[in-house]
Amino acid sequence: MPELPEVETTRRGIAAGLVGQRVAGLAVREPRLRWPIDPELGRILRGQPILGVERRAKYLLLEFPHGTVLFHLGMSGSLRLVDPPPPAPRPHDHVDLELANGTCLRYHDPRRFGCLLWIEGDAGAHPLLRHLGPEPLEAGFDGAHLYRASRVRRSSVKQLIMDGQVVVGVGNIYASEALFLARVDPRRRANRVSLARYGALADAVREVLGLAIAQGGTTLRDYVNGRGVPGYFAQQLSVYGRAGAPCPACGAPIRQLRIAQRSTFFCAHCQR
DNA sequence: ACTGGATCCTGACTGC
DNA sequence: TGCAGTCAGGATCCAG
Repeated sequence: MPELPEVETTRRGIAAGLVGQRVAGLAVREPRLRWPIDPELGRILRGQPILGVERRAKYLLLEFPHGTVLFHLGMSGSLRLVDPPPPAPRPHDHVDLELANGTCLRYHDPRRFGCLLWIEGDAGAHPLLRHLGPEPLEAGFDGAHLYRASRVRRSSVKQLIMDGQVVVGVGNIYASEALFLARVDPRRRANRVSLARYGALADAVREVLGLAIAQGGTTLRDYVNGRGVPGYFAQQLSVYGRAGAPCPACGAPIRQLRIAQRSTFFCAHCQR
């Protein structure tokens, strides 16, 4: 699934084609996502102009005069712009947001862990967005912030940086990658990492996310950006998915284990 | 208040 | 080839 770089790549791919356009209709072929799609959504959006396409954490936000459409891509979702005439929908193409100029925004999600919600009024006050931590690529996220958040934590440092209330957008791939870059053992208890090492970790999170965005995201199986093009960051992953392969820094075999049910990859020699 | 675990769902892959 | 079992990029909810 899309982590922050994939969502941001999607946003950049679709924004120019959406902003300023009016909604002509909404075709919902499968409303059963994480939460059911509001049956009134088509009526609510019809004729309304899209004012902006923003991202908060892994949520994509389509801004309208009176509210916001919130997309989450879950584990297997993707959004792409389709030029007219739209080709016949493939399996799992659950929703088309049709624009007045004939283009449509097509939502595809085999596992249906994603969602499509209408938020009336101020989106920032919505329960899904209200308690989110800082954006990792913006001011407000640094080593001091991680250090403060970690003092009361007994769980692992990997779980800390994947907690959306601490910092948003760091998913399972980039958590392993950032910990490798910062040479921090993912199993280490969060409250036993020093301020200096949290500084290195915050830098590593920013670096790995920034690089991944520049590469168009990571495509493992099915991620494509807003124009149907895969990302290229997978070629630069240092540890994720590379169990048994040599560590790019020291050559020791990369180890894999599970932390909180999620596969975790690291070099036991480099990371302490 | 934290933490770990189960859970939603489909598809790809592995091993017998 | 078929089938069962495992695993997957997320994050909410619930029990302890």
